[in-house]
Amino acid sequence: MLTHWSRTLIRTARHVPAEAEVPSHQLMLRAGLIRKLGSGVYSYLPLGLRSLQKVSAIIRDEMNKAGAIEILMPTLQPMELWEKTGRREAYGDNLFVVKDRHGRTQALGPTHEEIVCDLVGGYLESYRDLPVTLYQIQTKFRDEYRPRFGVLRSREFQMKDAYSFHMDLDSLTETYDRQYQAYCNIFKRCGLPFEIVEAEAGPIGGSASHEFMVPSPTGEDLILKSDKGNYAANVEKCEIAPRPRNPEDINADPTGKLEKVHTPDCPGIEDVCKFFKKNLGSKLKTANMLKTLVCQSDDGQWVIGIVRGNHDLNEGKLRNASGNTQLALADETEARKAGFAIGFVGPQVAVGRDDVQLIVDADAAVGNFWVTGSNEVDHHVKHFNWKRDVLDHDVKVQVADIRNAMAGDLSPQNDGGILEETKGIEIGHVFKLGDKYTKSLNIEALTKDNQRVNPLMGCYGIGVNRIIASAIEQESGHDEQGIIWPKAIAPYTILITPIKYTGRVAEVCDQIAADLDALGIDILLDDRDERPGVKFKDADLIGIPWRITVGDKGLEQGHVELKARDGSIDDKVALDQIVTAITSAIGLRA
RNA sequence: CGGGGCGUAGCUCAGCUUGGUAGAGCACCUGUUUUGGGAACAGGAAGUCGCAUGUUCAAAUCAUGUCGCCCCGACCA
Repeated sequence: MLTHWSRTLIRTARHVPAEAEVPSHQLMLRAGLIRKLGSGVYSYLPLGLRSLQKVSAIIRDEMNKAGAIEILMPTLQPMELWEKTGRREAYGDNLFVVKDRHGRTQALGPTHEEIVCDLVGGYLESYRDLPVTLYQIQTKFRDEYRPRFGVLRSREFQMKDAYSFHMDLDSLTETYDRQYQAYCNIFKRCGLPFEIVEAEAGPIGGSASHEFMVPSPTGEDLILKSDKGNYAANVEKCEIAPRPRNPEDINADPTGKLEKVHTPDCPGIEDVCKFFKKNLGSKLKTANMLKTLVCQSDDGQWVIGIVRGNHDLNEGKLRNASGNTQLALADETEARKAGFAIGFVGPQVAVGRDDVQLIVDADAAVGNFWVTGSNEVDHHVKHFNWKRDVLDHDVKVQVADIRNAMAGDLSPQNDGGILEETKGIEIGHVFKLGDKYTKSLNIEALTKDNQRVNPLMGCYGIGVNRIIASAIEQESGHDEQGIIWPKAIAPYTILITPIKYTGRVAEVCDQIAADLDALGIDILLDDRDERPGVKFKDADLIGIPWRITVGDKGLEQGHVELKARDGSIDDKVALDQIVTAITSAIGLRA
């Protein structure tokens, strides 16, 4: 396809709205790929849309090869389905909710497990109908708490989601593996470096799950990798090798008399340490504090997680350890009402109350010099001791792994590997869901021996716009001048830049464009009446992989110039050789 | 949801403290000269100063409210 620059909508900009913080967001705005309409809501302009379409085409190709069937499901979804699966609650405020004129509540779909179950359930009769894998590429909605980084975290976005149905686990595993492989193919074809990590299934629910991540400092996911190269996981999921621990440690003797310290306006771990240093001249380390976090399950049960001051609570781990299916940090006001001096809570708060469950991380359940909250505003205690201050008061303490893994921890492979931290952008996620949805929505199929069973499900998502943003975000995806597109997903493959689009130069440009067009190559021809410098700057900014420059000087000597945006080619090419040069650069058979 | 900041031309921002003619750069239009890495000159078009109410002879400017946008925020930095 041939597009004339002057006839399409490409508006480049030197300045960027101040709100764009990360390279991909800035460049997508500057190069005229997107335009913001509202918080986390973007229009796609021609260049951006063409990239999206190229990515979508790759996804479709690989999905079809993997045996998935394309459909299109509604965005507007009846709320009853979400209530049946319990996900209205689980998704919480992230679910976009709208009311129709009759006052009925509907959801704008952030994902389609409920809908695809309803769809498949309507037709599914027996094991002969399975397995089946359905997919769609469609706009999804999430009422993000904080939309950010342009298209990386937006409220409206394109997603490829696929769902598979199976009679047994072997079949599910087979499809899961096929999708997993298809994902590898897709991201590779899109020119993205990616890593695969073990993941927590999140509000989708289910068992096995992997995330596909593009390593990037902009990423909002923290990944831990073993330095032995045999384990990688999202911090939400990452386990830690059993920490050497003597169960007697929690019964260790006190380090001193329990002493109350006045710590005005110091609700934070760091605040307390600074206060100790400044006002008491003692070098209190965060590792010597106990962090006491008040959580509440959906049925109102108080669960208190305790980790060391330099560790972070992992809510998922705490939820599992507590035996709840839902658990979140407690609402501050409610917690205060229930007698928790938020900011100054310590484990002793459980003494004398039978409505709290105390769960302590292995690293915190030891004898040590501890400073922790005194359960009284503006006060902490030092020389806290588990035995004297908690256990001897008949309080039950459960010890578990409830903290986030961090760099330096031992790999759960237990082979001496040390975990390292990196950040990543999540571009794909595959799950084995099991029968969570088919059960709650009562989807059944008959087995060979005439038994009714709930089929097993898998689900497989890809963030289409995130692929584009992370392609630009990656190190080789941009430089000072602008975008450097991976070949396969660039809006155009070739940019033809005439120094001046008139006379013989224009004729040559048109001829080259026609020749390449005939080969099925997509071309952008910069026919604008602009100075050469402007065209070159814009060319670098929008990052088309190959640029053919045609000018009078070159033509006098019978050549044009071929330049690759990534710097790999910068040649003068004889006019009659340019088509061959291009096809060989692209890897096409001429 | 809490805290902070910002809404003035398509974009970046000044003007607001101390109320009195609406400003600059980039972009845009016309003309002339230019033309191989974001040209120069001359002229021009473009803003109900987010919206509402109030104070005032007079409001972009002060007050209140409201909407939008951005950043930060949970014993997390």
